[in-house]
Amino acid sequence: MGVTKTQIFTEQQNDLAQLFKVLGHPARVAILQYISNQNACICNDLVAEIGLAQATISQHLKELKTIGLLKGEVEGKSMCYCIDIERWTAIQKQLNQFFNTTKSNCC
Amino acid sequence: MGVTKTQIFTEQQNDLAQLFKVLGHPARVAILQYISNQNACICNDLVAEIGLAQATISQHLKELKTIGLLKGEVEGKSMCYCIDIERWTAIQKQLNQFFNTTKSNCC
DNA sequence: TTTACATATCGCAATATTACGATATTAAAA
DNA sequence: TTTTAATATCGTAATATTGCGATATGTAAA
Repeated sequence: MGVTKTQIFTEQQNDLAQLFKVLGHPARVAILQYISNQNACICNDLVAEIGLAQATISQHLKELKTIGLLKGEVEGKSMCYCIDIERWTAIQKQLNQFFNTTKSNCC
Repeated sequence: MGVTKTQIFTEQQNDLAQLFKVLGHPARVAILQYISNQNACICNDLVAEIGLAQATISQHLKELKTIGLLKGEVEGKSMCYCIDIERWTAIQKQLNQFFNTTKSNCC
């Protein structure tokens, strides 16, 4: 036990849940907001801004990369993590489709 | 360690992450879709439809209730779980606001 | 009231996640 | 080339989540 039974759900359900899951941590929400609002994306700045260790931030960045939300580019000694706008919009669309097709009810 | 450091994030960030987190499991996505598409909401039907034990479904339903997405009504011997449409729409709005205010970028 | 059924809760085992120090890796600067 | 700085990865500890059997609770029927 303790394992999510992925195989009993549809690919669409698993995909959707995966997107929600990655967004389901305040540090990752904060990272996205910081990158967006400050128009800055240097990993080190995130470490300074958010009160988590460098290793932890790096781990969260990696998760955001797995769903394609962030792409990292080498910027001299640093890394610049930027939001992939196309992917961002696509995910928003996917989530909205879920919300729109799942709102009828029984009572 | 292993504890999310809630206190270093804003209430808005924690709230948002909490919503995403609850939606971040395929069983809960499936439950919402089933309730919506079948226009049925009897707990026992969900157990039969989704391949998880009754105790497990009950637990997932509880989590969906914590964010107010579902409300349960007694229906004879059974329980009818329905989507709270107002809350549903409010959550969709909240997520969209996050997406819309977090899409500018640096590079 | 007894019985039967539906759902919730408890307790536990397996696994996943979060966080961080230590250390590797990489790239610019000295 | 050595040093310095930034980031990634590894290993590990603490905690959270998932899932389920067993059992409690509640409700309707017999």
